[in-house]
Amino acid sequence: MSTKSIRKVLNAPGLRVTDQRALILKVIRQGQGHLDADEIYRRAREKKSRLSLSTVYRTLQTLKKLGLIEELHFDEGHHHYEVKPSTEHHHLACLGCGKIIEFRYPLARYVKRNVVEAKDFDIVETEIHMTGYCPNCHQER
Amino acid sequence: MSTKSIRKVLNAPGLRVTDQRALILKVIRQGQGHLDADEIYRRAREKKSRLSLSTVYRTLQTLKKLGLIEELHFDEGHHHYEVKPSTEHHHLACLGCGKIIEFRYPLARYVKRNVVEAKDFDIVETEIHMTGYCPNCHQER
DNA sequence: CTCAGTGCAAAAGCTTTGCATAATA
DNA sequence: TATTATGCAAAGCTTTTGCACTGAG
Repeated sequence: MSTKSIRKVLNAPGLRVTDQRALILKVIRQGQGHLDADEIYRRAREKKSRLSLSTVYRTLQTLKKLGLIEELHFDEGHHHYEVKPSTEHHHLACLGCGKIIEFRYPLARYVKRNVVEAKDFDIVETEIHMTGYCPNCHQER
Repeated sequence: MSTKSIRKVLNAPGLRVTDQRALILKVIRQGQGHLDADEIYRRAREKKSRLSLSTVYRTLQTLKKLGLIEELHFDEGHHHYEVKPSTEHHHLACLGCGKIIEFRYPLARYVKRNVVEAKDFDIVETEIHMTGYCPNCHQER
């Protein structure tokens, strides 16, 4: 992502483009999804020494709300962040009326992290099929 | 789970069956997976007023290690717990050698929690198919 | 010039740990 | 009786917040 497009993306109404935000987003992007807030803070500070950890946290919240990054929850007391991949969306189908709900879920990241044998797996495709009954059809049964 | 079987399960080598542990496990079991540590603590204290929060935390660690409960990580600053469901296991297949890795992942719980439209869905089945290349086959390509 | 964003420090959650006491096997 | 588990209080981490100052638009 070029600086220009970072500026574009951050330039939402009421938002301001600051060095800190552009830098933090760049660090996350280069971090391949393996970074927690503190690591992002440390890496960003190598470029800009007068940066505070609270700015990192506030920026993470902002980027998350903008839908630019994804917050991952592992078995730890803190969170990890990655830029949102564009693919990997799945669906949930109603066995009653056929309605299909599409949803995103970064499953591959979790499986690589949580399944020991999958750690070094090069995952090509992920398909999730869930079925069940939507609230309407559930009532009618 | 009867008190008897709780005793049996907790009766691993080096472990002792205490009122606290049996009570905490019972509370989790009745909680349908919606409980965090603090809620478990509050409910358990209704039965046994002299119970400490640290005992709850230590017991959760113990039960987790024993494989009796599952720790769920939502988009929050704390964890939730549920008794481990026996089903819902999935697989990851290597496109190179056909090796299949089975794994467990409580996806349904996460989807119900994270996908707004799925909140009131009665999920019947969850199938995950992942494909990719295992470390060996990945090298050979 | 105005108001969103920042740095700093302090506070707030959640979870873990040290230690003396209590309870299990 | 020998350890393991508990309660209490204190400490540890991660994350959030208040406030005065800075800087983008």
